[in-house]
Amino acid sequence: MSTLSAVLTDLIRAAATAAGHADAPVPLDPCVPTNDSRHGDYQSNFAFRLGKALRTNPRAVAESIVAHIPENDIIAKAEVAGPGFVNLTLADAWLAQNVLENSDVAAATPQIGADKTVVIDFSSPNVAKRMHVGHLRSTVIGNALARLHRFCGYTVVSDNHIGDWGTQFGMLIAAWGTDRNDDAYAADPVAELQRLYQDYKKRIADDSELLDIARAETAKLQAGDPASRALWEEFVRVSLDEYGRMYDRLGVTFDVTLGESFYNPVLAELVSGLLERGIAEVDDGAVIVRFTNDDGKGLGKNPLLIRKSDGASLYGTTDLATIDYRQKTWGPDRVLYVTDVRQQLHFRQLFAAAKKIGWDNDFQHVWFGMLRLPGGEVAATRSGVGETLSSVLDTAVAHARTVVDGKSGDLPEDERAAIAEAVGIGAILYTDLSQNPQTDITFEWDKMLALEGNTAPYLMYALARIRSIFRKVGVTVAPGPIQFTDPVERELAILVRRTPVVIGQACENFRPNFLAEHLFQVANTFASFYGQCPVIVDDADLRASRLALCNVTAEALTAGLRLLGLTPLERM
RNA sequence: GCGCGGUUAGCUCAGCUGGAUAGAGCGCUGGCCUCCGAAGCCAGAGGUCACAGGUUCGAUUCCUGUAUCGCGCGCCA
Repeated sequence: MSTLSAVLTDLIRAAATAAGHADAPVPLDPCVPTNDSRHGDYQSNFAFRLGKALRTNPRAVAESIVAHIPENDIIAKAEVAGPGFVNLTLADAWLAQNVLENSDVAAATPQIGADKTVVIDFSSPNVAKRMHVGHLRSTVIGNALARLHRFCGYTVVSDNHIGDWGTQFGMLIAAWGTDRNDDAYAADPVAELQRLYQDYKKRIADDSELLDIARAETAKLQAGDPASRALWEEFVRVSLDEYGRMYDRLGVTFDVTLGESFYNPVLAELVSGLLERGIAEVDDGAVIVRFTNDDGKGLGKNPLLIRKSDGASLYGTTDLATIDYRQKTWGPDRVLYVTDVRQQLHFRQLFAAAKKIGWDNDFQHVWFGMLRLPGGEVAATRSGVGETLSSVLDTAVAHARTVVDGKSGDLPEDERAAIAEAVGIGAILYTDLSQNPQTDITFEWDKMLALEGNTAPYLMYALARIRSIFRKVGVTVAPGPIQFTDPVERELAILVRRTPVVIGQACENFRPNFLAEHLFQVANTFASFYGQCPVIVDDADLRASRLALCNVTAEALTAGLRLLGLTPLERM
């Protein structure tokens, strides 16, 4: 379905043609929403561009455009303002009808990704370590992008590229044999694995013999020793179990979980092949892919390392093998990597290397800013800094629970628990998603736990109020044709109608916050509407109209919340 | 040194391909629950969009430079 902007832009194009401006060598400016209702609903700024190309006064051009707008029932008023703005006001009847016809957000969203496949690589925690707040951004943003792409028609492959291979497993296996606490492992396996690893690593500093033991264990594992292999599989399994519980709570799903180990068997061949083709070279005992500054700004001094001088592979090697596998398996048209800003150079190198090899694609490093703790430190397992993800979620849910109990103590216990889960976790997700991903963010409890203002519960609350109205009037009362009796009703209708456009923009720009911002506006405008336009009134036509407005608003909010990974609620 | 990014209200942040008087939340001041859910609404105070040039009819937005902060730059991921 066409957007309001597209419908109006078509009319302006027709008017410009009728006015004799058709051969002007300029692209048509699309009509855009006004930011002040006194200037109508939409405006065209085409006359400025056209006036310049024709060396004519833009105001005169604007007047000729307005004079030549074809007969239609869409535009109620078109007038020239200022130096050449064309302000357009939609006809109430047409707008009302159009909003009703497009109330199904999914059906109204342009399928820009039809026939296209996108692989989205996100979250990617390291096995045998607990997830902490630092994992939140990649997981939450990646999930929203996966949902947005799917909604826009893309075939999506969400891939959790876990860190399940590497020298840390030698240490872990060595420590497991001598230091493990079976009770602790039974209670919380991943926590115990993390403790074993961290303790062992500390002790290696004073005892080089431990390092040798770990190396020997790593070698055994890589040689395929059955006992080592079984342990490794166990570690991966318990880790994935725990991550799975986190993902369930966060509303995150993956189509595949193919970690680093999956690619391990092909790495040696990959490197030797690149050496043979002359794409890679030996340098200082290591194997690198060298670039010039033509391959990318500043890359001349930054080769990609794909084999260490001791023969071991690196994550650049694995990432190349991963690209190859994905191309052959899914043939994606676009590949998204959702990681933090610090990996920018790595991905520029990786993409440049892929291009040299002949695996070019629409690779996108969707980077996000640092998550800092209040002290300024970066959350990381290594430094032991930061809360575990699980405890952060629990704290948020517990806080939400006290609020739910206070405000809705009459609801059944299990429903209050479910509401608290949705509200508490939603608050955390929304805090992240409502911000530009590239902005650094400081972890602050007050911000994460907030349930008022521009927060997830605010959006959910607007929806719950609408549901409450429908419960009150009963399902037998059908929403009817929309009539506009108050400016806020028009404002709400136009805003809701823009939802599919915003979804497309959020998707194509990798910016979930565009959608979050829009949903806040919808909820905010609905709240004004709710305050000044009673829905359950005696006038049957008016009631049907307002119910219809409630209904399309609910459709938009529900779709939008789901796209962000939030849970729409009937009551809260 | 090179590369990337930031600098917008007291605080935390939006600002979509340049458009008319720069927005939101929190905090602050004042109002609104015998009326569909006050996790809400209405009103108000609060900004030299870091600075200097440039392009343009028009710049918070694009370009150049400066200041300042953050991140990254060969055997970790």
